[in-house]
Amino acid sequence: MGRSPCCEKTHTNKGAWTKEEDQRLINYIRLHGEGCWRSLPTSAGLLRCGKSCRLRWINYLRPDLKRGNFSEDEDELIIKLHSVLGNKWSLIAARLPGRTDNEIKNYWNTHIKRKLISRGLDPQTHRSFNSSSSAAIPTANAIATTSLDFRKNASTVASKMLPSQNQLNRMYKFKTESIEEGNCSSSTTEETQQQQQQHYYQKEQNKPVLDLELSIGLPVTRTDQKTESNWHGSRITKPSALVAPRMCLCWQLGFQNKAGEFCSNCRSSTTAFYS
DNA sequence: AAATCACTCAACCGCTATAAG
DNA sequence: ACTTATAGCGGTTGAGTGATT
Repeated sequence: MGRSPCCEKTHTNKGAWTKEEDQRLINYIRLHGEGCWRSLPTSAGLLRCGKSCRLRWINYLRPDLKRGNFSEDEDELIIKLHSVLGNKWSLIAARLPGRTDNEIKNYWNTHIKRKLISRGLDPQTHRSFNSSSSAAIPTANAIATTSLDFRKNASTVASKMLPSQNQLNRMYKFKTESIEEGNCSSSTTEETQQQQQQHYYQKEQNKPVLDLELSIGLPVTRTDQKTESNWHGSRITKPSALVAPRMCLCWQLGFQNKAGEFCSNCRSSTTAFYS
């Protein structure tokens, strides 16, 4: 058997909290501190489940909550953090003292989304709607502004979490080199061109941008042209093609040898290879 | 003044990772 | 080792409220 349940689900209140319930919760946490939400409702004399108590405290009753309208600075910071972190509201809230993840999430959905749309930006990707595809290329100005403001605010507010200038440079360098060497085989030619164009703009501006689009691909090599017979005997020249090496899907842990070859598991006859 | 619409936000729901039994 | 509950998170809902017709 596992744990015993935290509360009698059938005897719990739902819906809006009353002032009395709030006061009970506040009093209890003042005396005993946060945590152990499982036993809190019974101990505090509340007919609520622990989950509900936790939410009420975190989102509404905590004394360090700021409440009130969001400032313009907070708006911009949320937008920038969202462009880096996506819908990770708890991580964003951690960078905004006095604000809760729920509050920020609500504010995003009711205000900021609209704000970005009115700026012609897609709230999810933070890229311009004017671009033709989902892998739209932001304007050079937008890149410059975003990256400048981003680092300016990030260095003061989110310095503990966000990458340093050196890290940004390293990431930027790695990504650009990878694309220039044709190492990314998962993108289509068009996407690759767009990525290259985007990085070109960034290079031109000399203001690297944190790109969190990750792709996994195998290094590809180009085959030689081949001349062979087709089905009715005519000689045809097959153009060169991009080919990825066979991929090892070994799921066991092992060590490569000094030459960097596959682990012993992979060399065994039972290993599956896919190309 | 009443009806309808639009908006806000607290609270709930469902999921995943982890802890406890 | 397994089962079950908890903690925490993001998504969604719906009651309350103000604006508009």
